[in-house]
Amino acid sequence: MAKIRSKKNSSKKDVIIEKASRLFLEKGFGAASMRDLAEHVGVEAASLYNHIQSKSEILQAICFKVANDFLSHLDAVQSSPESVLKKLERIIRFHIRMMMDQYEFVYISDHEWRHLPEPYLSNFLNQRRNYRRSLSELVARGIEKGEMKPIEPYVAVLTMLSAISGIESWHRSRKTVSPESLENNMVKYLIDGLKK
Amino acid sequence: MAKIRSKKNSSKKDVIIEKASRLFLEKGFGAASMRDLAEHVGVEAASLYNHIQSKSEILQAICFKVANDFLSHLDAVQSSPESVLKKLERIIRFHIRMMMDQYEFVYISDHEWRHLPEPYLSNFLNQRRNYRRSLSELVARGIEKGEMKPIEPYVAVLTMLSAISGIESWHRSRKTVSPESLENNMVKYLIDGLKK
DNA sequence: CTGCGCCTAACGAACGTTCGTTTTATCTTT
DNA sequence: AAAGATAAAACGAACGTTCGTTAGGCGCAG
Repeated sequence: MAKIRSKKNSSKKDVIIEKASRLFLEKGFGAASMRDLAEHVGVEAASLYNHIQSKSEILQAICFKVANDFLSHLDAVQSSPESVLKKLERIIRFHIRMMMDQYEFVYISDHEWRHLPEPYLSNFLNQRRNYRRSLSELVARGIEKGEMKPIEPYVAVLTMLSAISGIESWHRSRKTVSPESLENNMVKYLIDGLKK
Repeated sequence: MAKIRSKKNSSKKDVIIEKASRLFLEKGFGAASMRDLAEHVGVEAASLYNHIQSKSEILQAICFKVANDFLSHLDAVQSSPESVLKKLERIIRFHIRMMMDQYEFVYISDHEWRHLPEPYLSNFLNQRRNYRRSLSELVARGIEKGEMKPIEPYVAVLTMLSAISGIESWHRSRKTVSPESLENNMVKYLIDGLKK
């Protein structure tokens, strides 16, 4: 038998993190035990510690990977020459697609970050605050330039981001609405609601 | 004379539930211990059990109180003769005000319901599903009557409710925006985005 | 032969809860 | 008003379980 590097270039640590994300999603970080996780990985609990340092390291990996993805995308969008509204739509669609494609990771980052130990917790919250501030400034610029009707930028950003994060309950539902319809309808609601 | 309950007309059980709500909010249901709670109440952990039956009974009380408040309000609104848009606005404003006035309770009901034991869990989810279905039907009727532009009702409802529940992160922030401004801007965003 | 990855076993800590008992408050009877 | 009875609420200690994590050893690949 060969090494269980299971598939191609994914290390066992990656496998652990991926299985953990499913588990954290179902039970929450606090209620998911390492023995639970080990069973899903196909190994005893103690053996996990050959690949990770602690339970919270898994949470850190998930939270900061997601935060990084969003920050990188924002950077890319910001340095493009589109209109503010177009930028916002791209950002919203990216958030929605992340919610589709990386559901577990995004959900955990959204809902379990409290369990991060310091100093990671403060770090995470800083990144989050900066991200939202950047979005708020983007909205404010759109209003100045007359592309959008006046609205408190902070409230607009809060509304957009919260609406998107609510897609988690679509995931848990019987999905009578297709992903494409969900994306397009939500974008219409959130973007058209800003247009002048 | 009637039994003199501690100060005012709130029983000790109510005090426990209120303190618990603050604790569950800060640490999450799972991470909040009965010893923690007891300390906040000013008593030993064992003494709590003279007033409550279990930790999860507290969670049940909170979740079903909130669910009941929303259901009652919906009933009241539904049997009024206003336009659909006006009904929706009233519902949204009620949700926002609940998020302001009963923040801890609403947040816990929103985020910690997974920890409900059966059969309460199924019960809670049923009520939730029915509530959202009623809202969806309301939106659908508004579209039929030409009050609103066409949109997938389920998505509209999901967007509204999720946006509102995101007010929790306003609560945790430095509150550079006043509650009134938050309410009016969010209502404008969510309601004007539906108008034809 | 080296060393990594897995195992079993065990650690101390914390959990929710129960127990038997004592303190405190209220009601009843003188 | 005093004295005794009853109920409510507090206590410290302990229960059994589960938690995250560590220690030490065995086996198999390079």
